[in-house]
Amino acid sequence: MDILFDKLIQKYSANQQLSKQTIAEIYTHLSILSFDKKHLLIRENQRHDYAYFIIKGAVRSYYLKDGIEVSTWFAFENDMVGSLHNFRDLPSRETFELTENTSFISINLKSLKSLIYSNVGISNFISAIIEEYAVFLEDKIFYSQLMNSLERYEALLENEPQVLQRIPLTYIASYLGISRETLSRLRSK
Amino acid sequence: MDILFDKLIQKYSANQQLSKQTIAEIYTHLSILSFDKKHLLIRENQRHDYAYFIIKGAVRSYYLKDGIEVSTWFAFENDMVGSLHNFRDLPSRETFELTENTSFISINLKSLKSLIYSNVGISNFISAIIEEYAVFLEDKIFYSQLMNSLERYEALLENEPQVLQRIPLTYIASYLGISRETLSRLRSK
DNA sequence: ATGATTTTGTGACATTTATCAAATGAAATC
DNA sequence: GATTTCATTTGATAAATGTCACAAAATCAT
Repeated sequence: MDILFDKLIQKYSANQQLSKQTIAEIYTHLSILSFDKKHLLIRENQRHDYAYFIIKGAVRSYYLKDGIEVSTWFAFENDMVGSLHNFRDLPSRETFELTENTSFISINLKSLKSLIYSNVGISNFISAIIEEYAVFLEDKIFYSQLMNSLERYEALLENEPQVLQRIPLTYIASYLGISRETLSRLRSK
Repeated sequence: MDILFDKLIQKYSANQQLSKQTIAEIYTHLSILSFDKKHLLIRENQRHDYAYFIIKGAVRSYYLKDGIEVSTWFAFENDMVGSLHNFRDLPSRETFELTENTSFISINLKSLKSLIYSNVGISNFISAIIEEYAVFLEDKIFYSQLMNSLERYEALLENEPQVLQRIPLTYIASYLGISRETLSRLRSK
């Protein structure tokens, strides 16, 4: 269990040496759990006190637009999933659904967040998670403006090959912002 | 000067009470400066140690795509401008150009960043800035997927009327991801 | 295994938007 | 104030993608 937790701690404390006490403190807000494929981890329009770090499995996030699911991302092993809105104590804008049976480290946001004013290590730990997310969002915007659909598909193939292997094309098309038919036609080139 | 600095401090320490010492510490990394319209505050592909808080004026950010400027945002009074890449000690992906004569508070990122491991107030101060930026980016993606061009234009008109008053339509079209001609036609409805 | 469900692919046509060209309008410069 | 530069609008055409309909293929559940 400590080995699993360490992977998470390491990832978001690369720039600092956390004290043994702080690590122990963070541990008390973590636990391990798993759900089956199709389980809804976080639901659109609901408050939720946890974020999750994927040990094994896959998660898709989406929101509804005119009753249609619009996929926003796919997360796998060693990725963090959670809603920034939830972190800010607001209802999530997205639903997070498991596309495989998945096991997680759950992170109690509310209780961990209450410590960021007194523990500088925890403050920087949380900050690193948010910074990583900001970089992810910035890249997403940058590449979506810079590239056309074919280039975006090819970049996904290049940078995130497991998405192509583990996620249905219907969801990928939706993520790329094109129709299933258009993606199918792009692929047959 | 303290009044100007306070506006910045207040904005990003809403959730915590900073000590007098911490505020004084932050002050030593701030100064005031101004440049004329068309000045390039931060340049694409360059490292830069400062972020800026706009006291009076307007800034446009853009990057080059096949030699064409693609506008990414417009900032005004009490907005923060800066490059997350620069904060991470990488070359900026965007250029920041003044569209009006503008005065700023400059923030020395490198020296302030060196304190986030020892001063929890400063860590949370910086974290609040990044969190605000992540929310901004998430909204940008969300609304760009949810709405069509006309709706995005109308939302901009509704939520950021000063953009329409202070920024040329050419730049706005580019920001909305459509051609000048298309924006012109949307407007004539 | 087999029937049901889900996922993927293809054709015909409609819609949106880009692109190119040119005219008009507004602002900056001398 | 005349001239140059930049910004906006309008028209014609082309390209990209969406939508609808349906078929084929793959996957799932019993």
